Amino acid sequence: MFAEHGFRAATVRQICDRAGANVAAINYHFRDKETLYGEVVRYASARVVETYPFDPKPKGATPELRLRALVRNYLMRFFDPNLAWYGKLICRELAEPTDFFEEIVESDVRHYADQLTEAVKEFLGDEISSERLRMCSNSVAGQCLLYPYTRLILARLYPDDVITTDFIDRLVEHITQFSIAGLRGTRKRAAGKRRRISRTNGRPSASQILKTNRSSARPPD
Amino acid sequence: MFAEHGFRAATVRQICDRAGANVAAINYHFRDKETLYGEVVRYASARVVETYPFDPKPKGATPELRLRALVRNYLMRFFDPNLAWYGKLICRELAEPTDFFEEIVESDVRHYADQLTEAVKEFLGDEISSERLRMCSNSVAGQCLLYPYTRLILARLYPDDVITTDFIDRLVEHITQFSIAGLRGTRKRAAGKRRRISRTNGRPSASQILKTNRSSARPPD
DNA sequence: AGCTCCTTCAAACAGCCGCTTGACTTTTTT
DNA sequence: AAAAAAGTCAAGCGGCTGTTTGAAGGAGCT
Repeated sequence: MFAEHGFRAATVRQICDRAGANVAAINYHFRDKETLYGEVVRYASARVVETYPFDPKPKGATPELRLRALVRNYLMRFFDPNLAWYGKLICRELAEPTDFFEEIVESDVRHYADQLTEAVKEFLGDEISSERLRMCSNSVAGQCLLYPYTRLILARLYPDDVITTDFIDRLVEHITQFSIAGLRGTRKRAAGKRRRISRTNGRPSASQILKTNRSSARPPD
Repeated sequence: MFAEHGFRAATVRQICDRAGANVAAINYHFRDKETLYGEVVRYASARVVETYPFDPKPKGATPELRLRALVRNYLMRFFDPNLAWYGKLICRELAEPTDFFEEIVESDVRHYADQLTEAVKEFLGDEISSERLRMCSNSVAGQCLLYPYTRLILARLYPDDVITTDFIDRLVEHITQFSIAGLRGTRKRAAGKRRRISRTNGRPSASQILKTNRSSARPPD
């Protein structure tokens, strides 16, 4: 229910109805709705990590095999039918974190991100700047996460597309090859990189922080 | 309020408080909360498209310039301080569509996607298969959308990173170069592509549809 | 001035929300 | 078998939700 409707929209009455239990059961077995949600989130995260571990091909594998395995994990995490609702729940937390999100990031997301960064580093070498490394790692992650995140949009844009196991296979292959080519291109370019000159004839313009919190740039009243 | 808290969580009382209006004003000027939200969504979408049009460099530009301009638009749509709340609202709709989302997809998202596909096609040639074209286009879009989508996650993973105009500049450059290298790599590979053989000695295994709706694969009771 | 039309307002409405209560049944322990 | 603990249940609580009401204000007109 939480995965399908979100924390707020999933009511304790609906949850208990589906579970065949009385509404008071939630407050008896768990303290309240929020604590129950916390347990669900923790359980979901554990099952996902259990089935798709952080580093599926740690030792003795070529960089390409490691990257491919990581890409497959990133995707299967969200499309494995047995873990579909887990994936949706995590996805919901990624898009709109609750109080339990910090916990998920630290115990789950960060490990995935680190493993991906490590795998990417094997293509770029150790001298790469941390910013560029992160951008590259994000480029791979973004390609994977687009599909679960914008699932409903893609379904509407391309109604005929159905996600099958074969499609996932082809997608893993595409993202892996696209990324490897991208990484190699980036490495080459980073080596012979020229200093970018801002438009105001030579003098670099002041960098402006782009705030996105509520204090800035409200809609017109 | 809708952008910050979502449709459900933003209450009419909060909205009217901030607007300095009476709660009945919503039902007088608009019919109800949902209609108001529809107007807001439509307005937000219009402002975004107005400021960052679908195809910023349509004619007489090299493929690279077109792609770079599109990438910049994809990012600025969500990080422009003047349009930050617009971006969040659209982002929220992308992650969890309401009844008004179909309208947004058809009047907004689809055009962006089509323009990106067109720009990508210039790198791949016309003989490319529609699936591969879509995958490539999605690879570019995914790299851009990761940043607004997982804004809060990235902020937690890398607390020191601050998004500045300079960072956006470098990011646009990275995604453009990464994508071009990826596209060229894909083109090369697509030309000399070998038929993939499934593991079950030669005979292709049956492709399984991965359903992600509620009817399949529920959590344990 | 009187009149009409548009707009604002405090108050209240019905409905759903998470949560609690106290009586009841079932299971476990002594 | 008696006592204690654990679990279930219908009913109801206060609080918040979107929406409605009927009265009051105010600008522009003849």
